[in-house]
Amino acid sequence: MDENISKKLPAYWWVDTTAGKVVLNMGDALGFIENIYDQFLSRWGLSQTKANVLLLLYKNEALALWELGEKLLVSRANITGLMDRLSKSGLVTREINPLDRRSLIAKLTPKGKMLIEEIIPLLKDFTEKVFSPLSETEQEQLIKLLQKIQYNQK
Amino acid sequence: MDENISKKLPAYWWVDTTAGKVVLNMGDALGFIENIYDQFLSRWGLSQTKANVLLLLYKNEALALWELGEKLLVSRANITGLMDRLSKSGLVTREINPLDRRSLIAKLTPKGKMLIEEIIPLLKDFTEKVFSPLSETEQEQLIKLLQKIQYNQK
DNA sequence: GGCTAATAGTTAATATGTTAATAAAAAGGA
DNA sequence: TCCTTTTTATTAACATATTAACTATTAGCC
Repeated sequence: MDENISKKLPAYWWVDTTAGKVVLNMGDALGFIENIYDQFLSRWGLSQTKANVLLLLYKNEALALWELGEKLLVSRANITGLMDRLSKSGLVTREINPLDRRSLIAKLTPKGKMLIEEIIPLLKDFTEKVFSPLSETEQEQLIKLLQKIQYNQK
Repeated sequence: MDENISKKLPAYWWVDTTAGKVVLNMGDALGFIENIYDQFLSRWGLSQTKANVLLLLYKNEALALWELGEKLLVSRANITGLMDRLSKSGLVTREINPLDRRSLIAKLTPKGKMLIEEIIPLLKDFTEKVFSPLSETEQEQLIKLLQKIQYNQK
């Protein structure tokens, strides 16, 4: 193992405990996976967050900006800029909500819908390929371990 | 499982394949772990990257900025700003390298050294606690699965 | 109905990241 | 030695994120 460290999690590579090694490997694996997804999505000039917005709007048709922020776990302020950039690319629109004039409704444009419909099957295949080094059983094992960390915190 | 999606990886929650569930859970678990580390480090006003810089300089004493960038896997341009902010806090210095006047040498200040020496044992304990929901065997299993994804890509 | 609270979105300031262009210095080949 | 190429750091322009302050609107209580 070389001395590169993940920018994602604190550098624990000099710690000789197993937990230290887990942090190191999680950061590493995550960085790796994020990179290859970024690379995949860059074909269409999309970031992960932009792709997630398109995916959410494809499933939900119309979402208030605050709902979008809640589902994406990002701040309302960030949604503003994200929607600015996505509408500059002609992929989404913001419409006034007649039922509540405080809120704006985000929707895909036809161009945005066509784009995400093109991407979805490729993204699905890509995901299968990324995790193909693990058998079905191992994938389920991984899910269980990840959930155990998250849901058994004291 | 609710409909929140990770901002880290493409939203695959409507996909019924196991690989789709793995992406979802990895993004989720990563987001969770990053959050609790960010929260932990915020006590000292540090981000993960800032903490990593201090940790690297604590181990290596002196590193050229380009070496720092290489080990952190971030661009040189980013190192410039990071060092600007860290030296404004009085935690690091940049010295001219007399052997190669193109490069600058980063070092911890006494204040930076004291800070990271204070943090290291707490970070170690914190890491043990974060992964304590998993047994030693499970932690090793997780490492193996994560590495398998990364190193068996076709 | 009218005052106060809360909610939704934007803006401003900042942190963290990128790539591309630039300046300065070093390396290397003729 | 001189010229070209490479390397190092910075700057500029941008994308993505945050919190805090602000505006507009709605909700809730009397």
